Amino acid sequence: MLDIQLLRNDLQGVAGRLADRGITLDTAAFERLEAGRKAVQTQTQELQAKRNQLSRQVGQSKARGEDASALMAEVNAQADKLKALEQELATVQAELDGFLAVIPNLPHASVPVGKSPDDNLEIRRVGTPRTYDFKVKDHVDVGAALGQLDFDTAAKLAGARFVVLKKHVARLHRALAQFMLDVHTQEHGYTEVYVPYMVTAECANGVSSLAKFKDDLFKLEGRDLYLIPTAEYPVTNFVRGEILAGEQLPLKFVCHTPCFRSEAGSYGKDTRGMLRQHQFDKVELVQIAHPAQSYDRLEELTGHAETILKRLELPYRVMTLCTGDIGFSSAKTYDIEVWLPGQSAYREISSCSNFEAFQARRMQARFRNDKGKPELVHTLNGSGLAVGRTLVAVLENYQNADGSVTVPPVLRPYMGGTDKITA
RNA sequence: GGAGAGAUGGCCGAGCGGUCGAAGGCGCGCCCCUGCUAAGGGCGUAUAGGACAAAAUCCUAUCGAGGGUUCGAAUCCCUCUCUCUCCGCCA
Repeated sequence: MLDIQLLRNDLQGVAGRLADRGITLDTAAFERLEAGRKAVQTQTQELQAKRNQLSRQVGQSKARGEDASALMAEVNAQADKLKALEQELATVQAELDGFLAVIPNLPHASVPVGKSPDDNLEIRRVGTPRTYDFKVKDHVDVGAALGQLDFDTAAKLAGARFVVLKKHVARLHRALAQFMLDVHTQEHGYTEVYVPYMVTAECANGVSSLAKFKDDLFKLEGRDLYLIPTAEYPVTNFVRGEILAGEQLPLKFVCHTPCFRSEAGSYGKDTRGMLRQHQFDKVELVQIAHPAQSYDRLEELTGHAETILKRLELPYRVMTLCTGDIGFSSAKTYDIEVWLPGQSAYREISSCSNFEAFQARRMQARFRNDKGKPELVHTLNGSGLAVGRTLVAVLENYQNADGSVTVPPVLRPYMGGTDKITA
């Protein structure tokens, strides 16, 4: 959520920065709501003050044993008006909240202005895609040949966009998650956490906008709980409503969870294989940072995610998302894209974002600054990495002509020493 | 599932219809005293919002959440959430 003060003080400026995102801010609507709010609030508070004052007099009067009925009648005379005003104020506030709730974050000054993913900026490319002296398969065919990647059984169980992994491929999937967790906890200083896979609407609103993205989530029937689309939902909410000591920052958490996404609106997109599933595993990095340091933390966190790809020796590139492509809550996002020979393309495997105070304001997540005053923290997160897509990348990049898949050296300790997956 | 207890400020903890944004303590900050790593004293110390160009100031709201009763609610009533204790059940 944006700071309403910012809109009050510099509405045109905010509108301008949102325009870079392709969002048209209805400034007239805001001004109308604000004018209404101001008028109603002032009037309401005046009446409340009068009521409080008279009520105090009633108390004093009664304490002296006097008759207070005249005073009480005076309060009663305005009671209906006050009640109506209070309701009106609540309505206006709710409208303002609703207005604010669907406005995305403002992009950071360093974010390139653009309309679509085509305008994203490649900032570095690491590793060189292998050349193959045979016809490369995509992960679906690699897995099918091994008999260890089974979409048919998954469809029988739960329909489209699910997968069943078997044998070595299942273990490889587990190995990847273990490897990522170990690197981030042992080398990057993250605290491993295990969390609920369902969260309340309140948590969902803390990190995103339920009003806007409700359809992307799976909701539990008859309960106010949502399956998490990423560990960001539960983990970032650790600090909801908290006032942290300044010295505690930054908090760094790593969390391995399944992620559940309805993928509404992505019909026909990535229908083949396990690139876009209703359920996938992800190792998520979350940082709660001091505002002055959050952009350094973003570089650091992105580097942490990249480390995994470097160790796995998978070629990748890092993109700065343009203003038209960054997520709702984000002020700046780096996407890490891994090379998939089966598609001859780089595909997203991690998304690292600084949300500045946008989520913190929704969550009321604060710390005590140098002056001892509560100040909103900055929140960041990034995939480190999406386990399912990393599995895809390994299967495709490490495939051999005979249909086997070489196990990346760093994963062999997690695979009982196996260096090659065969049928 | 059954029975009971509770949720108050950074923390502990009083208050159970009026002068309570809330005693007291701890912690923290500033100052004073003290010839010494102890102790004592004074003052201050919630958050959000609004009025004002701004400061000072004033006002409003907030004692788990949401409703209600009342001239007036931290205090009474209802609903919900969470925590704890005991019994039952259970991976």
